[in-house]
Amino acid sequence: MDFMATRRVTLRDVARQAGVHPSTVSRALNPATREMITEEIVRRVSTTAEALGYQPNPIAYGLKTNRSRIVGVLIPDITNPVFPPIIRAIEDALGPAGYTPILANTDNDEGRERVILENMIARRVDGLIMATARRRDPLVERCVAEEIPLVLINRTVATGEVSSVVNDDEFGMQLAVAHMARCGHARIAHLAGPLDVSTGFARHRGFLKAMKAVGLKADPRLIGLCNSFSEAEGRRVFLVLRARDRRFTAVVTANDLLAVGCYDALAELGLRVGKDVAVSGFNDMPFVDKLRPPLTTVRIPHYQMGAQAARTLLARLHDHGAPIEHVTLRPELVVRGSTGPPRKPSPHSRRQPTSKGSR
Amino acid sequence: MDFMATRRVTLRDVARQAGVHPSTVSRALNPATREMITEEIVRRVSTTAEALGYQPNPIAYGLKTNRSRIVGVLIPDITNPVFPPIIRAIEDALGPAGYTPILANTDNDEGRERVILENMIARRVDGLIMATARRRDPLVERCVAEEIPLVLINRTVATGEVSSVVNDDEFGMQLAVAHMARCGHARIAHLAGPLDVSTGFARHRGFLKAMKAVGLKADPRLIGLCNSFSEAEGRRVFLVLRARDRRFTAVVTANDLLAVGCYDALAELGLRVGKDVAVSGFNDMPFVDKLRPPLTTVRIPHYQMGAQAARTLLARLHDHGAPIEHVTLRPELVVRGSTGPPRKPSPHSRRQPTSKGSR
DNA sequence: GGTAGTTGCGCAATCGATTGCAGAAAATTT
DNA sequence: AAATTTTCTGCAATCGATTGCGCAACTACC
Repeated sequence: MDFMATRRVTLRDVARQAGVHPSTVSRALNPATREMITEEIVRRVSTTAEALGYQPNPIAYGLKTNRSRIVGVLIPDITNPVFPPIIRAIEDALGPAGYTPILANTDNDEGRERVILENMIARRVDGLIMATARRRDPLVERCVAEEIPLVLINRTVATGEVSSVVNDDEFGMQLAVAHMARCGHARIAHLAGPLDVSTGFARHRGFLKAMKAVGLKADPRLIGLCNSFSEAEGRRVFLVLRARDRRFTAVVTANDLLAVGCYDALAELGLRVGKDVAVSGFNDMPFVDKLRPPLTTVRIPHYQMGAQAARTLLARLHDHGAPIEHVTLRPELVVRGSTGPPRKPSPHSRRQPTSKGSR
Repeated sequence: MDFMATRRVTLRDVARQAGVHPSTVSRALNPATREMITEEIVRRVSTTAEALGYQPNPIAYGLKTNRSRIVGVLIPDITNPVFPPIIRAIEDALGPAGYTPILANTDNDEGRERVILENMIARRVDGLIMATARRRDPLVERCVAEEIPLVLINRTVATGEVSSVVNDDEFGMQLAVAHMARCGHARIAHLAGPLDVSTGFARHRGFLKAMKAVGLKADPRLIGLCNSFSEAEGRRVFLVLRARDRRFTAVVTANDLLAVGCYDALAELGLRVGKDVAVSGFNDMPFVDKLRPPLTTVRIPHYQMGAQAARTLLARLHDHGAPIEHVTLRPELVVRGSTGPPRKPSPHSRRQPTSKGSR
């Protein structure tokens, strides 16, 4: 038990106490250089370091080595329940490896994103995990130019020049559309997410492909473009579609929050989710199973995504020449009440498509 | 447009280019020391710094000054939707003041919490915001001993030796209990949170006081203690109470997640929330308005809490001698469907209690 | 015009580590 | 035993800033 705000103990303190030179202490304490030092001295140094409660100063270490053991994590919207499990996974994987993740919330704002990124680069993060990428993203280019190890998660860029961990968005949409078709829906609407991010883009394309695959025509008038993945946009665009054409009986959305917005809109119109209009989401974020009716959605393996991204990044941190890696995770359909029971026995009931492995 | 990974420009580069000494550049660029330097030189230095794209190195700054411009934020459970708005608020307030918040998730695990805290202290955070405090908390003591500016948020410690921003938990419980009583409930159960954290403790005490205030007897057999603020615990303990005594018609919980657990339990028992048993929560976290029936709960001003905590911390960062500050925010009741309609016209309808300002 | 008082800038030490190089001691070879 | 190699530890520079101190140059006063 020490008392008073006594100055923290430094390398030189340990050196003085142990009767050796600071550089010897440094080498004795560093596993990579430990074998340069006589075992007996290593023991003596370790013991006194322990006794004095020596903690190396990461700032000084960072200044000298130009490495920080910090990994920046950029999240577009921390209030979106998709991200917490991903963040957890990243922390769980990075911590034991000696890296501290620092989290930032860009609020989907490119300016803010830029500021945060510059700040992180200035603080010499050793690597970055970004969940904020746009299909064409100057900030990603910036990191590539700076040669900062980078892994994209959930969203990726159009060019494949950087490692990424995403889920198979097209396949996910096939699952959702096929299910709607099996339930007897023929007029299926789509709430698309922003097309400048890969998730919105790929899910939209997936919707079109899937409709063709089940032999239905995708009516452009039944496709609504949302400007963000938010409840408010889901509500707004659903009402727009509904005003255009009241005859669709199902809506496949690109994201759970958009689906929740549809719930809102339907409630306002006095319609019942699942009976008047079937709704499906994407992500299976926490709590959508608690909605009434519970939301049918495409489940993506959140935690696994975060874990994989961390692993990919660590590989790159340990070996700066590690190759670029693209991992695609397979989502699954979770059928709940929002798509209701089958309307009529599906005439030629197709089987569920198998994963096409994407790209 | 520069190309190649050219070494970052340092203070000396600017000095050389501007034909002055590095120390002059340092002073010219630092607003606090700028007036020591001739205006013309300040201009010349600023211009060349701009031209070279000079960015000061925070690591070097930190090593010399022993300050990091970093604020650590400790969250017990990032997957709990209460926290995102708080985090947002903290970021919004700290960023413009030149501080970078770094977020960590302690998972309600004291060991993990300790490791993270030590890491942050080692990294020389300038201040801390903790949402993880227990009523007796050695880690808080540790920060006090280290003289690190600290603000507790949401939860506080039993002794008032550190700044805090919390809501008036007792008053919140009065609102909930009074509402239940007004709706005609007489046998009211309580799902209490962990008593080693101030929220669980104060809400439990608030429940007891409120029952007395409305003239009801708080039956100890109708009070269940949950080991964590989680859905699973809410479900478990509700079932325990129900097994003990099937006659209660309302349950006031210490937290929305516990309330959601009650929803689960009631569904399993084939009972209807709001009709068979009224349920109230605490926090008004995102999405509880989307439950069926929507949850009656006590709304706490999340964002405002985060903002206030950041302000309190900033005051302390700017003036290290700033006094300890305790801010208590006033919650409000949000009545939704889970408490159902009044059962019978309340005999002597009491008026809603007014805030007692707490402590 | 000499002395005292300002003002503005440079010098050099410092923060706490890491690391290339040199040299002493020990081990090995001849 | 001398020469050579190997092994270990110390010296000192370095990372990129900040800052107390000192010294010119300049202003002001008598």
